[in-house]
Amino acid sequence: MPELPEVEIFKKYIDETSLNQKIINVLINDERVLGSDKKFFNELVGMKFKESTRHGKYIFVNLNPNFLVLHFGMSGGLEYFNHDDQEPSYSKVIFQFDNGYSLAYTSRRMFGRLYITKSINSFLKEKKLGPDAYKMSFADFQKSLERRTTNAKTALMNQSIVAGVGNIYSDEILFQSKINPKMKIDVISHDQNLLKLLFEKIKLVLEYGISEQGILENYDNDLLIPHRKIKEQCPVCGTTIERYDIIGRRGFFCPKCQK
DNA sequence: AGCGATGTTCGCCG
DNA sequence: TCGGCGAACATCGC
Repeated sequence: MPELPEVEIFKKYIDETSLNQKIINVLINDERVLGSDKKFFNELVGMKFKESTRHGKYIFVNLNPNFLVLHFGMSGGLEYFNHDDQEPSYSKVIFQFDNGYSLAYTSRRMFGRLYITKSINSFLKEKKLGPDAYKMSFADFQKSLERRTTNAKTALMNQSIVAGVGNIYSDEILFQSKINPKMKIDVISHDQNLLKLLFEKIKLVLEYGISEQGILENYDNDLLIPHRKIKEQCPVCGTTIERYDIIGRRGFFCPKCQK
């Protein structure tokens, strides 16, 4: 499921449901989602989720001294449920708390992973993650684009450049910025005004996504997102939305608005 | 029945 | 060494 807005909602979900309760058991239904040694997960018994932070599409849960890292791939999610209720489908790992509730990490397609790490910074370095797209400063963004020459769409989706933006939101950001997805990022980064515009649209689009709980179906009709399919019309100018393929993904744009 | 999907990683090339 | 790019990975719903 998740790009940055959805992951931010997951973070809030953890904060609202799972903090400060003693873990009495860690059920591992499928070891394939473990990105760190299984023993580290078993060691979590007796500990508590202290707080959480999000960087890009990753959530770090402080367990003092270590951190549980959650990543959701394309089909991961979280579900807090009562022990008496049925286990959510596709539950891969379940954290059972002493209050009678559990937090399930679910994943349908096995692209997500859970890790244990000693330090957030070393984890970010290891995964080569760039600055968080929602929290970064303009200077961070500018620095991140140094020496980059790929097209705008690929740059936005590259987690080493900016962490958190994926296929859907990159389409929307480029649409709002009126930038053609194939435009070279170095051309953009050498144009201060255009770069500033792109930066602002990244923030606005992500902020909107978070405010709408990342529920794409609810998104305003004057955005591109509801029209990301063939035979749709641009909500701004009425031109037929075009589809294109780039690094193995499918993007949409308005050929008139995004020259 | 086959295609496509909100993601990351790896290996090759220049 | 670094950046760009394409393929691979796994599974299921439409």
